[in-house]
Order: sequence, then structure tokens, then C-alpha cells
Amino acid sequence: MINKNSPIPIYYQLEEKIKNQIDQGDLKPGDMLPSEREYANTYAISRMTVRQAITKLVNDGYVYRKKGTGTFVSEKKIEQPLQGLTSFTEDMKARGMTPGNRLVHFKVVPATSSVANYLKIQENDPVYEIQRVRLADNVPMALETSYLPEKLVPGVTKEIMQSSLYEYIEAALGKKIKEATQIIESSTANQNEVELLQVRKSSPILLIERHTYLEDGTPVEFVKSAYRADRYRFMINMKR
Amino acid sequence: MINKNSPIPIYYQLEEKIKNQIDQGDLKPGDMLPSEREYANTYAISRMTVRQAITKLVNDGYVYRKKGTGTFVSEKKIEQPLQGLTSFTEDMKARGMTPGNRLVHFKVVPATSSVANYLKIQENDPVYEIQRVRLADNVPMALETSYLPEKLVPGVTKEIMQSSLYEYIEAALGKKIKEATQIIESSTANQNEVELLQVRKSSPILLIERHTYLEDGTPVEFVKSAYRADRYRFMINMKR
DNA sequence: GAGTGGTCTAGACCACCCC
DNA sequence: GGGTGGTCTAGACCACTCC
Repeated sequence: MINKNSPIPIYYQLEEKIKNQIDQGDLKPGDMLPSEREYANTYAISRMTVRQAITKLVNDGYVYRKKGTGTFVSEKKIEQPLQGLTSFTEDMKARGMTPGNRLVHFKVVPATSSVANYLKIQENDPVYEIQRVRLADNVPMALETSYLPEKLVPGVTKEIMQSSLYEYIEAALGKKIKEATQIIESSTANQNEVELLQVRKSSPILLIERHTYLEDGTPVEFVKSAYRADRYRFMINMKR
Repeated sequence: MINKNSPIPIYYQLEEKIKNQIDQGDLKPGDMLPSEREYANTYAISRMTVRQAITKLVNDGYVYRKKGTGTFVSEKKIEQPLQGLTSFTEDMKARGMTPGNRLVHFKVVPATSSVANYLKIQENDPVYEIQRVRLADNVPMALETSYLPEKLVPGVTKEIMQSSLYEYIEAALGKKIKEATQIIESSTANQNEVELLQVRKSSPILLIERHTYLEDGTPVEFVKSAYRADRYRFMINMKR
């Protein structure tokens, strides 16, 4: 089950193996895992390698350790939020809906002072400004306006925005996206949102502002989204 | 600087040391850290111990590794959200405001089916129901209703709720809080909220529902909060 | 006392990056 | 080629838990 000659690291093989056993119910919530020394003996690997695998599972919330006692499978949560930073597309798919887009505009404009500030570029530096209505099962779900610095992310096209922007940044440009900070506010629909989202005047709206960063901390994207409150709830998990 | 005879783990001492150097500007964003081997030689410790310290800093976003090149200090983010799960009190302090409370009611009631479902207990099992107006600089900020299973968290008093519930659970009851799932929605103020939060009818409200879990995954708290949208924005950081 | 996780060592070989 | 991080070993001693 563990291939020591594989180019896939041993700790990762073991991690996936245990994760599968949990997902498939071979290891149930509350069950104690074999001890680290037992795994080490079973697969003839070092205990440090076993620990590397289990530490990852602990960080991801699959299992927890009790000093002097053992390692146990965690209970499942009532509602399972998405893990980590996801795109609208991934988010909607996870909610069992079909994502769609309607492009409102796509242009290169000089950065306003506030956009320049968020993207840490000079005022009037060129930025892509892309506004889209995001659809779920063909019903408007959110109005999204994205800003991307042209120097950092050149060659963005409508087609790329239709498929996966993050994949383009990571695969085609070779830049790794690390994280995003999101600011979430409650508001009511303005005239523009009333029209594009097809909601009544003053309907509740969930405003989400996203600042996305590369691995070295460079801002790569600034997005303002207005979600219909009647169709969207934001769900996250936070560790203590 | 590193004390090998201290009961404080070496990796933790090194982690704090590097963190301090970053906070105090001795290591600036973009700077390369000394290599792992260099740290190991300098402090006469094993490279694996150095890696344990740096891995933690990577996970917390302070530094990032580049294969074959080195480890570097991350850029600071534009707006720094709180790290991890925090209480209202901690949150307000971090925002530079003075937190306060006004108790609306404190009672033990039989769990409704929805509360029982969230807390994974039987319907009609006794639960604490605590409703408070949360103040920031003496102005109403949120209306918060908490439910706690009496069997799991016995001995809760008004005084404990005034100080720190999480500390009581962790210190007095010896249970570790692991994480919380939060569901965030946009809404408008109902009559009760209009009165207690002193806002106009139909003002935008940020609804936050929090499900808190212990280390083994047992639900320990269920909280519904209504925040004034004019005074509160929710900020989080998500890793890819 | 036996078993568990927590910490730590002193090496090793690899792939990758830069010169 | 020399330096870097990524992976891995085969031990060790500790504190803690449970019986």
C-alpha cells in the first residue's frame, strides 16, 4: 500500500491513505488510529515520516492528538464549509449548482487611487477592470468587479476570465497564489445592483471585498462582489 | 539566545525569536532568512528542529519557502484580519474599541429541535440561553444569542459570561476549543433588533451564526449574532 | 510499567536554483 | 558546483495517561 520507490513522498501516500480510510468509514469519528510506532513498523518507515503525515491531518482537522493517549478521528461538523480559498465556480459547484457568467464589461483603465492603493501600484498604472454578473443555475447570484494589475498579470482575455483566472495565473504565468483577505459587509441594493441582479430596491446584499496575494505577498487581484442575500450565505471555518 | 536546558521547546524558542525579528523590522519583507543549515550551526541544534520552527512560521504566513533558493519574509497585507477564532471582546479590543455587555436574559430552557440538532443533543435537553447586547465604546454593536448544552458545560453563570466563556471552558472545565464554523448572511433589522440595537427600521444587519466545536468535534456552543452593518465589517484570511 | 505522543539528534540523498 | 529546501532514517529521552 506504501510504495517507497514512488516519486510521491511517503508521508503524502500515508496521509492520503488515512484520509481515505476516514472518508470511507473504515475509521469512524472517535476511533483511535494505530499508534505512530505501529504505522512505522507496519510500513517499515521512520516514525518521523509517520508524524509528518499525521501532523498534516491534524492541521486539516481530520484527526486530533491526545498526549499520552493516542490519535483519534474527529467528529464531522454539522455544516461543512469549503476548505481554503475558492473561486466562485468552485463554490457554486460545491453547492450543487451550475455556475455561469454574463460579462458586463472588460477593459484596461488607469488605476484610481483606491485601486492603486489596494494593489500596491502607482496611481494611473494600467489595470484590467472586469465586471461580470455571476449566475447560478442561470439566475443572477452576484455582481462582481475585478481589478488586476496589467504589469503583474499580462495577457488576460475574456476567454481566460470565462475559464479559470487562478489557473492562468498559476499555470501560464508561473505565479503561486497564497491567500486572500476578505471583508464582508451587509448592505442594500443600489440602482445598478437592482437592475443587474434582478432584485427589488433596497433588498439586502452581502458585499464581499477580496484582496488576493501571491506567495511573496504581492497583491494580484482586488475584487468587489455584491451577492443576493436571498440566495447566498458565506460559510467559513476558523481554528482557535 | 536559545536555551537548550529550558523546558520551553527549542523549536518554539527559535520560532518566537524569528517572529520577533520580523515584527521589529530586523528582518524586512522580502529579506532572505539564514538557511536552515546556518540556523542549525549557529545554535548547535538539529536541522529538523530548525525546520519545525520555520514550518510553523510558513503555516502562519510570516515567511515562505522557495525550493532551491531560500526562505523569505512575506510582505505585509494591506488590512490585517485577526488570526484564528476570536471572541467579541478580543475582536473589539483589536479594533481599538472598548467592549461592553448588556444582559437581556440568562436562563436554562429545553432545547428546541433546531438548537438540539446544532448541538447534537436530544430535543428538550436543558441548554443555557443567553441573550446579550454587545457594546463597543458604549454603543450597541450586536445582539447575540448563545446556546450551550448544560450537561457539557455545567456551572455557567452571568459572571462567567461577563468575563471570558472560552477561558472558563478551557481552564475550569479542561475542555479544548478547536474551531468554529461561521455562516454569514445579510439581512435587515427586525423589530427586536431595531429596539435593542437602536437602528432604524430595515437597516442592514450582518447575521453571523457560529457553531463552536471542541477538540474531539463535540459541538459546545451555538451563537446567533446580529451586527449593525454601519459599525461592523467581518474580516477573514483564507489560504489557497 | 507499558504505551502514547512531543521533542530532538546527526546524519543522508534528492531536486531545484543560480552562477 | 555549491547552496537551498524537501524528504527520510534510526535511533533517543521526555511527559503524560491509564491500568
